[in-house]
Amino acid sequence: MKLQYLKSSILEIPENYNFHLTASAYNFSWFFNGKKLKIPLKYEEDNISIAIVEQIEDKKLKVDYYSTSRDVNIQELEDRLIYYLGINEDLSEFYNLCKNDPLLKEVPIGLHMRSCDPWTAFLIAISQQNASFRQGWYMLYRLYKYYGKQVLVGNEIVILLPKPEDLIRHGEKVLKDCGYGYRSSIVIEVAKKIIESKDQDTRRLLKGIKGIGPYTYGLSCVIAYRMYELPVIDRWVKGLYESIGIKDVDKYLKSAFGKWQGLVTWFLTIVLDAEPLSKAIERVKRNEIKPKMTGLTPLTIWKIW
DNA sequence: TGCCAGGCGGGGT
DNA sequence: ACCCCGCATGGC
Repeated sequence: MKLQYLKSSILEIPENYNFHLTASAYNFSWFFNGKKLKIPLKYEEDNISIAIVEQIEDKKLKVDYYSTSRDVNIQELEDRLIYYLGINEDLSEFYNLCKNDPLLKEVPIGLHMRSCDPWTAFLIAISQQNASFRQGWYMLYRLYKYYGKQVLVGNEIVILLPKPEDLIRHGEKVLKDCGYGYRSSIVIEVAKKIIESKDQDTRRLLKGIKGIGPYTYGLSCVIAYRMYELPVIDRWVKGLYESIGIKDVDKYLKSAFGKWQGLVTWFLTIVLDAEPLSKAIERVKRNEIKPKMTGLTPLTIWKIW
């Protein structure tokens, strides 16, 4: 399927917004090549819209909109792009709180979490269940690569995740092939619920599904809806703070970061390159709490995969 | 090889 | 409220 060029526009970015870092984080090579960011904005049956974004000046992004359809509401696409890139969110309060945190005090300024649609966010979240960063992202990589939908944007290929309908048609085996293991049936369950309740908020239907606990729910909502007030505490985050003498991690994050606590997990993986817990603890002991970006890390997935 | 890893739910105490 | 186990894979 080929998307047609629609139009270009210029987007102003604020002071303290780092486009390169923001585009780099947790991204695959078919979305980011170090310069151009290709970002899916709409993905329906026969209506796919994708923007190609590139920084052309200090505070200016050039955006090219592509779509399978001629009848497109550009304003809607632009609003979504701004939301996905986090261009209008003010993280200054969060960054100030980081200065007082022993693990996040050297967090890179100007990096924002990219948001995406709820289905993608859910797949990212469940891929991390009981798995290392590498294993989780390898599952997702295979899901894109082997069962995703390739589309042509200009003359470059972008891969989109299989939609709920696609996965149900293919069956659970497809997920097993990608390494999802026991998570496969949970994904299928969510896919079914999403199709059944088209109009319903994805957040609500995630709640009642067996296999989705506070971590998967919280991470999904942090990514898709920027609900930073939700705690996202796993063994990794817990272990890291415990290793520096903070006993009640839940309480600490709530009191130190309040409505920003959900972002802590995401940024922690950035500064520690998402290394497995024991290695991450060693790094903290050596006070190496800035991203190194050697090998496969959240900021380098696009270079490797 | 066997054991652990960004979870979770069920069953035990 | 807690503790413990199995769950399916991949990586070492």
